[in-house]
Parts: sequence; C-alpha cells; structure tokens
Amino acid sequence: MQTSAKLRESAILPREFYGRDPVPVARDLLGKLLIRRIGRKRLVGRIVECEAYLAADDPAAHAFSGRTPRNAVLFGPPGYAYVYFIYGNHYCLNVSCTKDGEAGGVLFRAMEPALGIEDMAKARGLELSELNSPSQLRLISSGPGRMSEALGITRERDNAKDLTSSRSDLYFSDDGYRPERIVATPRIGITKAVDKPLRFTIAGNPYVSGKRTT
DNA sequence: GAGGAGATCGTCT
DNA sequence: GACGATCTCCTCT
Repeated sequence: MQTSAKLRESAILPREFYGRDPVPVARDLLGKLLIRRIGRKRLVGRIVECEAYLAADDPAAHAFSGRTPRNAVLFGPPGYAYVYFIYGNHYCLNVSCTKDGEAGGVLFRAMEPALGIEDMAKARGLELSELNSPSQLRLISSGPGRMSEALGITRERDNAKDLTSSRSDLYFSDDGYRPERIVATPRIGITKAVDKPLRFTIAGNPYVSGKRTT
C-alpha cells in the first residue's frame, strides 16, 4: 500500500507538536511530509518509519549519558534538527522532542519519495530511469543514511536548524494524510535496550527499511 | 536471498 | 583507542 503522492494544501507542524513525549510524537509523525527547499525546488517525502529515543531509562539514546557538545540539541527546545555523523559514512536526522526539560528525540529511518524524486535519486548516485521496480525505488530513501543523502542533509548544514519556521529550508508539514495502521517493533541497529518497541512504521508500506514484509 | 565484513571518521573515554 | 541509531559489496547457497 502506497500513499498518494498528490500533495494537498499542507500546514507546517508547530513547535507544540514536538513538545511532547517522543513516543506519541514519533507515531504522529508517520504520514507527515518532510520538505527540503533548494532554491525554487522542493524535495518532498512522506515519513513511513521512525524511532523514539528517550533520555531516562533508555540506554540506547544519545542523550542517555548526559549532555555533550554533540547531542546538545536534544536537550534544547523542541522542534530542532539533531543531525549526527555515524560509521564514518552517514548522516542521520532526528528532531528534538523535549517535555518538561527531559531530553528526547525522534530518528527518521525511511520516507516515501513524493516530489523531486529525480533529484533525490541523483543525490544518491542513482538514475531514476533505471529504477523500474518498487524494490529499486526503495534504494532512494529506505534507511536513515539513505534518506539524509537523498535530501542533502548534513551536520554542517542542518544541525540545530529550527524545523518549525516557515523561513527554514527543512520542515515538516501535515497534508491531512493519516496512516491506516501503525506497527510498533524493536528499534534497529542498537545494542542496548533492544527490546523496547519504539520503532514505528506504516503497516505494509514498501518504503519501510529492513526486510520487506509484503 | 542471506550473511558477513569492510569502509571510514567524529565523538567520547 | 574503541566504538557506533549504516550502507554496500562480495561470497555462498
């Protein structure tokens, strides 16, 4: 089941949206649009997979062992981008979700390309004309590193960016789409707190990362 | 299709 | 100096 790529009028998500516990924020972010503006162009994807990271009681979270220069954004106000570099190769995008001073965030793991698909493919070193099947199209943005590369997200450019400002070139919006069914599973790629079901996906969506279940 | 290992570097101890 | 919220390529079946 694919979501419609037709974009209706949409509203930028306000800071209050992120000023809650990361779990409901992660669930509610599924189906929202992530928009990157590059000059007059827009790259748009629909979020289909994300993970919640808490601070207290969550050893897998970057914020767990306290504030450092790297993770400072997670301790700041909600609605800001936390971008980090991992494995010497990849950038991962999070948004800060802080409630009552408690650090937290949501990691974005996959999106369904909606607009500017050719530019996203190019950014990934792929040729759209050669991507003929859904399983090949997944290569554009199924995985946190792939998603960031498709949208040109880097730490230098986007870390600590306000994602709720209409002046920002990176933000989330709501076009009214609501997923039919959301699935919660354990998070991927971590070695601590591996059993917590804090990864959320849109059931059946082909752009979810990892093994295909459909 | 599944599984394993290398790449590669910022961050923290 | 070790490790990591990953991806890709290669080998084996």
